Amino acid sequence: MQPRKQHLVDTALALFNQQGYHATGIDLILAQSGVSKATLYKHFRSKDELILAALEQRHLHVLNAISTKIDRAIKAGDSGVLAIFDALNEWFNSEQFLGCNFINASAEYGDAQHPIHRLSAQHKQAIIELIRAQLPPNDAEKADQIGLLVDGAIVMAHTRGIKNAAFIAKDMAKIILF
Amino acid sequence: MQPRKQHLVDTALALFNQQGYHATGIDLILAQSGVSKATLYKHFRSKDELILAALEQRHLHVLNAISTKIDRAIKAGDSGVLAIFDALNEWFNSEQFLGCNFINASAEYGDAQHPIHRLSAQHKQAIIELIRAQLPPNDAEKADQIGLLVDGAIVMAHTRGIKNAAFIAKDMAKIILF
DNA sequence: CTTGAAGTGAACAAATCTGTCTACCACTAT
DNA sequence: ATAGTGGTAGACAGATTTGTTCACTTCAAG
Repeated sequence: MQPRKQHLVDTALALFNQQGYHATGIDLILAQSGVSKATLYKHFRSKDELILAALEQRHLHVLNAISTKIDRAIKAGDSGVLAIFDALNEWFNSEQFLGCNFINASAEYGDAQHPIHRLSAQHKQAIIELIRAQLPPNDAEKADQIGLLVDGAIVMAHTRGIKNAAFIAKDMAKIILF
Repeated sequence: MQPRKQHLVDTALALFNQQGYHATGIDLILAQSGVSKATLYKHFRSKDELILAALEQRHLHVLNAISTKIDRAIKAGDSGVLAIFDALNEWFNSEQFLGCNFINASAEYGDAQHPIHRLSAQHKQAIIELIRAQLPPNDAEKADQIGLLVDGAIVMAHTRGIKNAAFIAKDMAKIILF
């Protein structure tokens, strides 16, 4: 990806997370990134495509980060699934925590057929698969349970600002898993 | 509340839920409700105030509905807390399920200081209190756990369209409670 | 009968939104 | 050298946004 295009996506992603998708105008993204409008529309056909590109990038980044955490935990002899909640905890207590891009996106694009909503659903599904891969085959149905705990923790942390939401979820995960 | 004002709030609430808050223009609310713009601004100082009024109404309605379900369950000798998940299940499988107004609102108004975000937080907190009132005093801290399961189920049902999300949450609630 | 409250309809302002287009610049590989 | 690529600056269009204002109507209560 060309550096200007990359910078555009990075800036857009940050602004979408801070202010929401509809509330973030294209002019603000351009001003903040220092990219010209013509360049934007050379790389993307519309604002929606920019949103999709930003979310796809975020999707890959999150999946990568979680995979790394899981691998590290397993090498240390710990539970890969529980490591996810430690990662959540770090996220919730970082300065940049403003909720999950995908939950927020499917809130704004409520129509299940909308490409942005569908991408959000795919992201959540991909995380479920990551969890499932950590479970013994006869516990596969627990993946949805763990995924539900993850999303519940995210909402709790975001809407009410409960910083230790990840540990509340983790406690329940332990009961479910063992 | 005057009937026209009431009708305005009802229409607005439905549209906000369907299309989101920023995406729903005031002109659409007016056209769909048949109310004139001057009337809107006689009753509300701004669109944000209309949003707040709609959410406050929804807040009271939801609390009332949950309380009723809990009372009915208790009279039948069942768990009041578990009855919440049955109510969720009905909601998820109704035609009008488009996610939780308050989760969606705090997604669009991400700033924790924004009145709309704060109202959403208050709503979620009020539900936690309702749950807490159903728990024995030494289990009070389980209210946040149950609340997390509720929100997790809502997200699961909305973003991925998992219709039985309420029962997945209910299964975990049973383990937590007993 | 008249006053006041509630509502209508429409025009209007002012800002903001996405998207298009033109003319131009800088660099790099052939 | 020259063609192609990627980028800039900025004007512009056209639609849409929230919010204001004015003249008029309807109707019930004192």
